Amino acid sequence: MKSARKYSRKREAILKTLRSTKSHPSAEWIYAKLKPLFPDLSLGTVYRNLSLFRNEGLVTSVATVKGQERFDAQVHPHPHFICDLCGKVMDIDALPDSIPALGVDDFAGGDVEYCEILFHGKCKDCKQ
Amino acid sequence: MKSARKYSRKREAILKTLRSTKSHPSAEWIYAKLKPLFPDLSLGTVYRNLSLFRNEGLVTSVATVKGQERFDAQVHPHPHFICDLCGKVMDIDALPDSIPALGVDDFAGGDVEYCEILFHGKCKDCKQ
DNA sequence: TTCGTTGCAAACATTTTGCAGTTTC
DNA sequence: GAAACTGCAAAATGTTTGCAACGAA
Repeated sequence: MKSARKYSRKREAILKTLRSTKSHPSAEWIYAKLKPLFPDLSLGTVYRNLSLFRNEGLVTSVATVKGQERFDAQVHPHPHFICDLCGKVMDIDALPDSIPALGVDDFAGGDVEYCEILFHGKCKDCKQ
Repeated sequence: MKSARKYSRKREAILKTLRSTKSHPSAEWIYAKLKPLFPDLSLGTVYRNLSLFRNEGLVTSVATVKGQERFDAQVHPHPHFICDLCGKVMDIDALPDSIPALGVDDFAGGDVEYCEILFHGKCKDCKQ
């Protein structure tokens, strides 16, 4: 019994916004970005659609930074750098993504589905 | 102006509890574990002390799983396995921890302080 | 006696949800 | 017209904080 998906202008805009940024934004950020274009947009709709995208695999959650979940439309696993001071999240492309396959595809009898690699530190700006 | 630390039986118990488990517990879990021993323990105290330990480097946060922060008294960075179904967090000891040093010690002009490696999947029990 | 620590409850912040009205098909 | 989608506000959840009482030095 899957429910039929219907088109929605706002849903499309939410996905498009997420796809057009490299900032790995929070729901709030997407909301703020779209609010001027859709004055009647509500934060609940952003959450609802993000969670919908996640279930469909269109979006992943990179990490929870300072209490906020951060999303990425780039679902192919790849490492990130997180600045623990300002909360910035950046892609690291340089690293071979063979690391996830690093010999671990099952662990203690469980299945490994993907591997998250998060480098933590201070970004350039926060170093002063 | 650092404040003089005073001994506290509850604080000691919180750290001891965290050190004596491999479950990478949440604040709530520690609270539940200690409540029978300290009937007047309050959840706020657990949070206050955990945050204190974190600032002192006695404790790290492994990840946020299902909205709850998960702590570890083993502060030496090491990879973890997270079951996305039941939320179990397990140590992976088998992996060489030279991986964190994997050529990334600065990134885009920022300093990398440590690297978090999280394998996600379904644990043995959740596979059915 | 001083000042760090705690319980308690209120405050907070983020995310989820129920419902009535709206939009898509 | 039926069913999905949304705004709104309330609720739920996890965490933090203010304050008066308590406990360690």
